Amino acid sequence: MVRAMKDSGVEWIGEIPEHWDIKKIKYLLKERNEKNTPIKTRDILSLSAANGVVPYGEKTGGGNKAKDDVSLYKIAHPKDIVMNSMNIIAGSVALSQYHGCVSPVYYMFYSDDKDSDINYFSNIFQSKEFQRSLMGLGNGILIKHSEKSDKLNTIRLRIPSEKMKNTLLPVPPLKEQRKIAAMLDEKNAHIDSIISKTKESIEAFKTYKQALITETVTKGLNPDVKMKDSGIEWIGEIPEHWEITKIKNIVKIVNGKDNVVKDGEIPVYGSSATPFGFTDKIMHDKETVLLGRKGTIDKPQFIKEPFWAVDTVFYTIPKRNTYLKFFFYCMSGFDYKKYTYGSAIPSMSQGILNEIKLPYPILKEQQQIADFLDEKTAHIDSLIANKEKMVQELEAYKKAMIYEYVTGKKEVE
DNA sequence: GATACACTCGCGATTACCTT
DNA sequence: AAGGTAATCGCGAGTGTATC
Repeated sequence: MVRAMKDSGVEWIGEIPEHWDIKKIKYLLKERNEKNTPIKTRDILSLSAANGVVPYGEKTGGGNKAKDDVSLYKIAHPKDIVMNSMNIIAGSVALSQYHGCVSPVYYMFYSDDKDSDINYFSNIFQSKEFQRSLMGLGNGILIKHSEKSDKLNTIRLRIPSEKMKNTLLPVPPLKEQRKIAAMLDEKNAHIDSIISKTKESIEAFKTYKQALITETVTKGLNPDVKMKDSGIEWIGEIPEHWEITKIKNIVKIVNGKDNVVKDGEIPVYGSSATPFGFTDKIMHDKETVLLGRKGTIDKPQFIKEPFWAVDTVFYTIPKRNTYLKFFFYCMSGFDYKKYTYGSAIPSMSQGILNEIKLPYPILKEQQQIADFLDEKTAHIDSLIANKEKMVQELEAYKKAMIYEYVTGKKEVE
């Protein structure tokens, strides 16, 4: 059945059901402008887009230090909608479950009207359409859009409380407000559980990928082959015809160098996954595996292009019977922590690396295993990418769903 | 009170640099 | 070549301050 709709006259709201109203916030909710003087509480609360209202001690990330003088703070109560007047456009608004003091730039709104259900209005504040509709109201203009998370970080933009109070919201009858809020609670919980399950499965795939690499470089591709003990714990049994040999027999390890000239077209690699600059000198022009010397040492990299390497990594030159990609997978497959040392920053040396023992099948078998792993890991990576995309879509869907229901485009069954 | 306007903090990860 | 530490960078994520 299609409901009769009417134009709300408000751009971000669009059409609403005929029996709904449009009202200013000030006729729906009250601003709680309660100062912390004399001091009523020293429990400071913090608000963030990701986590909502939490006790200051539990907040994550940076931010300024809280003031020493809490008498300048405002008070928030449980069931208050708390919003950061300078950051609400970026989603910094949430329903509080705590009593405590908050930054003076926050606004608290609460319901003392028997016709306004705070949970319903809280949902409106969560919808991206509402948040972005406030854009024109702010004083100050700098906006930073994050491509990655599609978030708007409002650098300096404060919405005066009067303008906030005059903002229009869609208003269903109380009974419907409650129905919508309850339904959204339930749906959100459901979607959240799907999201967290998906995230778990992403982790499982990553674990599986790692296990597959270790398994394949130590056991080979033929499950029927006769095995023998390698004498090395993490390697376990290996095929009978394989050898175990030290890294110094597999590759030659060379230190990178500092003093990088930063102009030119030769990529400079350190221990991060992407080159951090360019130079005009070539250190090595054949494919190599980069191994970490300091800091991040558990992320070997396979490089095919001519490069320059800084002094916190090693590069490697394969010996005659080495298929370098197989060596790369071997180095991706074991636990570096056992071998590292150093106080503040974990370190690795040529001496230690050279003595590490690895499985060493004949060249052709190394290549077969590497090819197999290339294909398998690419497949697993694409599965992981799909799941990550799915998580993003679910989060977007959540926001979109809130909008659909709080503006009555969809009706609660 | 209104208005204009950046700055702060944390922190990990890396690189730079110096000494042995 | 190795080891230690300082400096830097990026970046997320906060929060107000200065001035009229």
